[in-house]
Amino acid sequence: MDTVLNERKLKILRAVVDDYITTGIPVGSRTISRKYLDWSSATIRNEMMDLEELGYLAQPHTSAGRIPSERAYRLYVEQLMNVSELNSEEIEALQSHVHSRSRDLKQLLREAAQAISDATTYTAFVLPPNPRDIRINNIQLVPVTQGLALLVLVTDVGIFKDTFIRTSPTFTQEDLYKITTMLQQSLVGHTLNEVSSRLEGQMRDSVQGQRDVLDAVLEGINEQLGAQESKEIVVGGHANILKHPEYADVEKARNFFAAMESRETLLPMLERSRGMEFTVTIGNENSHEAMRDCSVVTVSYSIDGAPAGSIGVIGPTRMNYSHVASVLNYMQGIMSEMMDERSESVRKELPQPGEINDGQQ
Amino acid sequence: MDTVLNERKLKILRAVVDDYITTGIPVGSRTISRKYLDWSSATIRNEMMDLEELGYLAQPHTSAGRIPSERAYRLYVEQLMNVSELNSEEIEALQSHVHSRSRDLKQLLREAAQAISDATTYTAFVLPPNPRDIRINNIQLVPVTQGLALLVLVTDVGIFKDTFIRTSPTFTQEDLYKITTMLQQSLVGHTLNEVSSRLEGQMRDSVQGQRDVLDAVLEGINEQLGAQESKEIVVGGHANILKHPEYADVEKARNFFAAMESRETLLPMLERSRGMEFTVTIGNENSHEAMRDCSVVTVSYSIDGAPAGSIGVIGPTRMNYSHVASVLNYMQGIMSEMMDERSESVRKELPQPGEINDGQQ
DNA sequence: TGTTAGCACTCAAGGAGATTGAGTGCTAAC
DNA sequence: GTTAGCACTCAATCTCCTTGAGTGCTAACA
Repeated sequence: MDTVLNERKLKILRAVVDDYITTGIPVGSRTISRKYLDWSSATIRNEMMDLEELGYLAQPHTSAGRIPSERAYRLYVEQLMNVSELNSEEIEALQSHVHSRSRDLKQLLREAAQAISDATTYTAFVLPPNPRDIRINNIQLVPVTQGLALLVLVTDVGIFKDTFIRTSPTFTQEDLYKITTMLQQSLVGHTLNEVSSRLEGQMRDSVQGQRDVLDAVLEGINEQLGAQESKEIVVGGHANILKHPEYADVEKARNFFAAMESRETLLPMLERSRGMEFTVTIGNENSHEAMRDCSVVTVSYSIDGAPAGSIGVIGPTRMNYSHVASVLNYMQGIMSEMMDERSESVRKELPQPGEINDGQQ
Repeated sequence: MDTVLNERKLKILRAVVDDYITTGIPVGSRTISRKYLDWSSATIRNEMMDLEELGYLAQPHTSAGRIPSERAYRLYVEQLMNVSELNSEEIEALQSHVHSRSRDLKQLLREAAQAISDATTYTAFVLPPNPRDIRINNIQLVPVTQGLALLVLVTDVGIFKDTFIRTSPTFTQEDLYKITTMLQQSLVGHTLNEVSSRLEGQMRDSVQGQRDVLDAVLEGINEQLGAQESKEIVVGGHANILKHPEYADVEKARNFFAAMESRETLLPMLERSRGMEFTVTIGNENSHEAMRDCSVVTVSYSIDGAPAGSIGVIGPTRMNYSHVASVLNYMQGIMSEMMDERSESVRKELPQPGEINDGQQ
């Protein structure tokens, strides 16, 4: 049924979508005839009737022009739209937003979100690197007091050191170093996700005191993962969405904002973008009720070549998909670059596995 | 000039403000006569003319009722309004929002903001405890590697441990413990704000190697302070503001959101609330252009009896000041309580100054 | 002298009716 | 197969009118 569309129908459909995306008002046959294609309005009218029958176009009322259906948008995104390069002004605007190559990851993500939003006029979001996919560069138990140690975890994206671990009071520093070595050998180079399975073997072979500590380490890491995961989708440019007539109705705008404000609606919506190079979710394809007339476009960025998190925008289904795709594509490059830089600098600043025990013993 | 208002004028003014706050439409003399006061509409009309002349009331157009001026609001807030207690439903609603007495400070503040916003229907914000006023419970340099130490700072509100400090490679653990002891003696019980001045004396008396370390410690703490300070005003309930007719105009709503989104406009606006028990800023009293027709109400909460951060709402000048004040008052209690609990649990879980060196030496 | 009733006037809001114009479907001619 | 022509539809816009809440002023009242 998809292939039923002949060349002319495709051209007309593209014209309709293009025009509707830019103007926001239903487009009639004469408009297409004048502005886009050289057939007469009557011819185009006939084709549009067919397209309506096929479910690609719809009429708000009898004497109005036609608007694309979600089906049409999907076809448009997959076959019809031409993703153009950004011009130099746009590139400059993007770059200028993201100047602070700061060490504050949050700040960096916030700037990125704002940049994307301003460039697209839709609301933008950034998913920070998925903690489960983060690679461990170094892990170490640092003695703080008798019976208390700090777990220091060095990764590509930063250092986690929020977990204190209680040990038996009889535990010596020697014992801690032993466990540190054990942890390093077993975990360095692996992702946080693999920690559980990799530590299990260790735990079976170790004596009671050690096992308690490993247990605590495992628990600490898992707690970290949980805390990191649920929070901190960074959203930027709420205000921009109000530029579009779709949200001229305050009630609609309010629903949109309310939905955007709760992580519980946001997370599942962005879940499918995890690990995907490029996704477009149109209207009813969205899981959440309040987002049924929104579309979400995402692109993933990488750290050291491996997919990490994603960036995207959310806006009305009548969204400038091609421009959004261009912006996200470009931004993906910037993000990956910046994350690589960060990971590089984190790595330089902190002790490497080899370095650690030399110093202490 | 203020005392020129006789009893009746005050009563009328209060009635006008009360009515305008609830209905949002200009209020006429007959309305006051019917709903509030037993003088005839003509009498009230005369008084209202006087009030207009005195700058307390204004007319949008000749044949409309009158609306309060900012001057009227100020008088209302300071003398006329009666702050009532919350009823049990409202209290329950507030309490139910803030259930997670979680260890995640951010999450806690977010819930508080949402609770306040939902209770008031305005946008709420929470200023986290001012880092400068936070008291140091413990401070310690933990050796990580030869030439590398971690600065661990235990405070009422949490543990800061984001600063690595490079030492000379010849530095021994002994040396570190010495400095730790020195730091503890000099800083424990004092606020972060006092660190610079208190360390200065120490630095003059110490030898080169030590001085470098103290320098690094100082720098690390200041960096922390800066990072903490600028970020993390928690805002909640953006959507709620759209319930008010003031923001039926999308352009206005957009300006509001844009302003709310940038920390640069938010911070100076809330700056004057620092350390103040209760503040009301009405309309043009606001520094920021985009907030000229907004009012801000703040109340501060405490940790262990000392003022820490503040909570507040921001909404149209036609704001239900008395209800907002009640909600904030009540919430202040909850917040302080929760922060005390947190500080208590942080204290229990972590090593006390006395405990530290015993273990290590 | 302070309060009130009465009256003429103003003006935004809202509704009825007419006009406009973009768009359609159908038919017949090219 | 394509196009011109035509009658028809309907949201949007404009104009005109009515309505009603409100005002300021004046004169009468207690």
